[in-house]
Amino acid sequence: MGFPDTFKALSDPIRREILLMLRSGPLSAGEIGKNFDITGASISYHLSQLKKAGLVMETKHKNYVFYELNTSVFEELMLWFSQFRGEKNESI
Amino acid sequence: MGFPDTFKALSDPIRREILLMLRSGPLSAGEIGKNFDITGASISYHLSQLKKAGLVMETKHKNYVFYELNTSVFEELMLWFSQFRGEKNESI
DNA sequence: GGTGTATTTAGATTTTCGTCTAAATACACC
DNA sequence: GGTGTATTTAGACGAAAATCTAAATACACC
Repeated sequence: MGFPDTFKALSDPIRREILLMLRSGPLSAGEIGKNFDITGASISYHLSQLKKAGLVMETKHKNYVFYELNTSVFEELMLWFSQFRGEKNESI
Repeated sequence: MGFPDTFKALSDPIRREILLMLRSGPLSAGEIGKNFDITGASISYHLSQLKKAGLVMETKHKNYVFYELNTSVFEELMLWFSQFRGEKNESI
């Protein structure tokens, strides 16, 4: 947890792609993995990084593990970035 | 340039700290370096990463090199993150 | 032109990261 | 209980990142 882990997690293109996928709702590890040319073990590694960063949450059903976005962390990130905004456009 | 480089640049704690410093205005490479326990060469490396990512711009005066925030890239990042916002709080 | 200060570049080294294979774990369902 | 599917863990390995030292570059100023 903590910002260091969060930014680290966001630095990998595969992990960012996973986050984009999850916008439309929870997906199982296997469904996520179908979209990439890497092994399930590697997908599992990326998911663990995202979880450690607090960017996703997991829930287990049957022998599937579902992942979904944790939107509250994105709110915190937006807040962090807003520190750097110029004076104008404060209404975005 | 491009998002991959930008996120990569943000993944390092020293580089994030440099960005925070620059909020109050431009600083020379040397002034930035004073705040860290690493060599000037390493600071120069981090600054080059930030510049490659488009997060900072440099200007030269005398034999100093000043760095300052490039706020427009932060706007783009905010936009990227806004993809993940929940339905509520659309007015932040 | 020579000296001093600021910064970057080059090259080597250590650490961290992403990936793989193989094995382990966890369930479901018959 | 045994078999099959889904996922994670462990350990090894190559690639990439962060750091250092030493040398190079770029100015300023006398």
